[in-house]
Amino acid sequence: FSLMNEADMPAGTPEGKAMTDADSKTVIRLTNTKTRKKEVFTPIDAQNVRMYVCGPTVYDRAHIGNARPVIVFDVLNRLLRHVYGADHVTYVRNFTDVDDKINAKAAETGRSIREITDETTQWYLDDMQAVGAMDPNHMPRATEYIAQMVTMIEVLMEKGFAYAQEHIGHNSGDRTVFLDTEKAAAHSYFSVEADPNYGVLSGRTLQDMISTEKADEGAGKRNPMDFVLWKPSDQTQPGWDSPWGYGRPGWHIECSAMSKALLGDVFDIHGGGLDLMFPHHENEIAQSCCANGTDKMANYWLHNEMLQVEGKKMSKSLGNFFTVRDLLDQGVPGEVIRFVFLSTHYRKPMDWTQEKADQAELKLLNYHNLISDFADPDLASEAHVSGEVVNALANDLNSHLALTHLDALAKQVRVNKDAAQQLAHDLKFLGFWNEDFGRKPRAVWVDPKSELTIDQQAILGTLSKRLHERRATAMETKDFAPVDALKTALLDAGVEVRMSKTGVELEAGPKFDASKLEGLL
RNA sequence: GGCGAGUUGGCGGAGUGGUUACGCAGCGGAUUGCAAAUCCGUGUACACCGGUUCGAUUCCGGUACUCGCCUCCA
Repeated sequence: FSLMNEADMPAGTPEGKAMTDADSKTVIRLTNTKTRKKEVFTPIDAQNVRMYVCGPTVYDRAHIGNARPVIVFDVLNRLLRHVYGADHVTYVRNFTDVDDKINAKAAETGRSIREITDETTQWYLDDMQAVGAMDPNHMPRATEYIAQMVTMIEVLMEKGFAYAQEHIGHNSGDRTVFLDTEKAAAHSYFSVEADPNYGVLSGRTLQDMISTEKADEGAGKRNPMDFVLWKPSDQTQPGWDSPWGYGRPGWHIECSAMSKALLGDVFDIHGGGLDLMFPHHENEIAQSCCANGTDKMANYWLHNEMLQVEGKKMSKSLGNFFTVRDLLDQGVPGEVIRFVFLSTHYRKPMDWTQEKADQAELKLLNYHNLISDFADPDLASEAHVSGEVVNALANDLNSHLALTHLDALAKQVRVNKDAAQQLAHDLKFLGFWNEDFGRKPRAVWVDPKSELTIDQQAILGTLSKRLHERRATAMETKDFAPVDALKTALLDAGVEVRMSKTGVELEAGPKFDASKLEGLL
């Protein structure tokens, strides 16, 4: 029995390798939102595969739903790096650090915008690292690309795809306060009527959109569906000088400018949550194609479905809203969160439930124990990932099927201990790893909240010794009553008891009651 | 109203034009002082109605239901 066939063996050095014959056999298929079909993925340049994913607006902790696209596209990134070589993939995920929600947060807390965005950005990076997501190659902040945005808007205006607000001057209402009457600030809009292709991604016609009657009439818009490219700022808001006055960019232009700057006019993959398909991605396409004179922005558009919690849409009003950090603080390991996400295909609505988290934790615990017993964690390498895992992911990121292979390997360990090492390779490739993997004592892994005091640990140590002794005696005398008495008392105190031929293992369970412990001595 | 996704055994969740994963739970058994853990065995499900076909859960059409987006909530 061979755990790896030849095609799976890494050829040459895994880091920065060029495509090899073995790798070229891996055909990646992805469902393209643009065509609504599963297509074979062919990069524009196999030496530089380029992917852009819309990142967070940094004004608060990432909630659990925010983690889904991060994990989904992290898996795709790992797959691309494996197939095309780590040095031949460029993955960009932005930070939107200019946004009215951030302004609101600053006003509310009295803190500076920069302080809030810096702090939130770091939170985000910490939380996403906790769920096993690798850092993208570039993580641009929108505020560092204002010049590129201004340039892009200028081009759009020159080409007739955009216009500045027509009713400049004394803006009735309270939307705009002009500080400099010499150069009154104006809203700039993208003109959807000027772009015959507007709606290609979402499959909507202008008539459909307008008839929703939700379309914002806006100040000085020619068409209700026109969207903002640049909007004026007052002195309390962040702003930059521009040909249209002091102001700040609209949301959509940020991604168009950053992706162009870092990936070029046309790149391979653009990803994000399904909710972003319209209007955000539609608008990105309109801006980028019209400004760059291309007929497309990206060849493949990927959208992950949304997340629910316990069968319901997550919302603050339903009380089922929580952040990634909340889970981590509750002792749910990041790997468990990741495992739950990968258990559901990215294009299916996913339900976060406690039951799934519990099951995922049990599975990971099992793998964890197998690796610590039969494998060397230091030798784990993503380069040695199983062909089955790669093939499952290559088929439109069938992550659940990939996870199924882990079970097959776990089963294999019974007949072939080498399978444990393969399990380690696969887990590392899939991002289930931290420096303690395969080394952590089980008690800590099972219940990280039950941090015991030194005294409590000592008591448990004494009791486990006593239980073991009593049991040894009982084996001789055949009187098991003293053993059962102690065991029952331990269970009553919430201590989990495991007895094997070789010894006794005690562990503070979730119902551990420290107050009852001392009475047992 | 417009656009889109989904409906698989108790639960989760793959996949396939015919041989019907996998995990959890359950059940039977082995082992065990009793348990736990572990191991072995065990489940013919694919919303409904038509069509194509020798044959459809799998392809096509329709119905029902669920859900999401259309509002800078991911």
